[in-house]
Amino acid sequence: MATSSLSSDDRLPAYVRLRDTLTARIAAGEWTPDAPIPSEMRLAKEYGLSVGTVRKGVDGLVDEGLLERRQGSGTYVRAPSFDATLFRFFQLREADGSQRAIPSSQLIVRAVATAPEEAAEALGTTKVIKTLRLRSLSDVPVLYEEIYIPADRFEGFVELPASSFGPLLYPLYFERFGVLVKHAVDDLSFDQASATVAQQLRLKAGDPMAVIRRTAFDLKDKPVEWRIAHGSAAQFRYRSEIS
Amino acid sequence: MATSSLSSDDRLPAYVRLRDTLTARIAAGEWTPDAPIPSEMRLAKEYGLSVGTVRKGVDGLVDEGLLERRQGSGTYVRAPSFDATLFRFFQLREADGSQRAIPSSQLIVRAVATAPEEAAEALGTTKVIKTLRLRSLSDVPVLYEEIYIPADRFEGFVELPASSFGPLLYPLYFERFGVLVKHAVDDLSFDQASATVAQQLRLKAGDPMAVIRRTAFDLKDKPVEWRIAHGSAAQFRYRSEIS
DNA sequence: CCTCTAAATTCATATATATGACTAGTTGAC
DNA sequence: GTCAACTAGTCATATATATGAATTTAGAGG
Repeated sequence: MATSSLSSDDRLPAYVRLRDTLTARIAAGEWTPDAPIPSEMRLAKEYGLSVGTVRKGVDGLVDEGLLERRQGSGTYVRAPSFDATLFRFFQLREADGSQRAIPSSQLIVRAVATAPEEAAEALGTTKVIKTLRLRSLSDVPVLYEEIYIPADRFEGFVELPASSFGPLLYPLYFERFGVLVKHAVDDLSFDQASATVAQQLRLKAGDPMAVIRRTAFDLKDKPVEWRIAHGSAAQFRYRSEIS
Repeated sequence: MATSSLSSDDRLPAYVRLRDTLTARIAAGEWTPDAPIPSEMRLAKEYGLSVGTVRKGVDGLVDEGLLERRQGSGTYVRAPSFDATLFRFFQLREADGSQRAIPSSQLIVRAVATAPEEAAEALGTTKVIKTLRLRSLSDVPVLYEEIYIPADRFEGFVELPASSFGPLLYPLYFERFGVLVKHAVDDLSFDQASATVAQQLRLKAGDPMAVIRRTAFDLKDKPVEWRIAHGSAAQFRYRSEIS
């Protein structure tokens, strides 16, 4: 192959431009997580760079968690896998033992809807699909979620058979709708349980709740999901490391 | 200078060993934040490495936040500065406007004490110095802290004049006691206000509180401080980014 | 068909070198 | 004395190359 050219502003360093170009190619779905992307040698030849420069560019995407190196094998697109991380805010231990419980999900409602104000603001549209979901640990409800996704990027979501839903949504977004969630922002606060939330989580209205508002973004930093999750404050536990 | 040798296991890559060696030299207080560490060229010669390898080693410490590069000038030890980050858990806005308030600190008690169970477990000793501190935004108390530090590493802490205390403790630890806090772990949970806490923060006993337990570690990963902080859950707000 | 071996491929580490960008200090003209 | 130009030092980017480690593939031999 003759040398392709790197996109974007040529005043930027080559490794930055390579990073942007590769991100775009990943976003376009050119490679799946199953097969490796071209080797460092190939990329170097394709773009007319040295392997060192290619390596530095790829390093950036590996640090971002977009790519994954396997020595001797190749470099692979990393499948999205952090949907479950809302549970990182809550104790996963059972009341009795120290064993970790397995999270499960139960869909309550899926429907085309008009986005509430916060969701509309985050997503930039009012035409959305609304999903209500209850997440449990060993059949004990822990987390109640309202999830909003833009209707135009998720056509057919409401009609999907329930069997296609696993415990994680983001892999589904990727496989069925080509939407890859690259990062998300969680906003945490405390509040009291509303009647609806209390009923779903088998608590009393007014009980202290941890509230997590999440906006998720795709590779182009466009918002693709907004959700609000409620969990009992008593079970809330979070660890944050700083340096 | 003749080539010095890198410490630690020589089966490890050179850049890792350089990282460890530099960390040890920083821990020993060989360089202050005011003056640059030796240039990449010098380090390369000193340890018999190429500049590329030195660069990769230094990169690691820059990523960890231990060093700071300044193009054209040099590479510097970064002064500790994240003490104030407990405030990242709380709204810094005033009730009325959007302006950010300036945090202030007020010491209530400093005394040699026996560590409570949790602190003793975290620090590995019961001989500690206990500090009670109230932190405010624009004279409104926001955070009540109990702080425990090992007595043997902080001799003379109790006798320090109040004027030597700024809003941040970690720079003081470093300047007066040679203790550099490299990272810390915050554990967040939720509870109700005790009588003591309520009084200090001008709340009612039983009011919902956010509780932050922090263990701070030095460069050798030894615990050097344990604290527990209480703040009103109503003001609690935290943002977490994931990717 | 299976197993072991050898070779090819790919990422990981390391060296040597060159040029550009930025900073800080020095020199020199005015 | 002031300010501009120059210069040496330092990090930033980039190339070219070599060797090692881990994995995969191909093939020989049973």
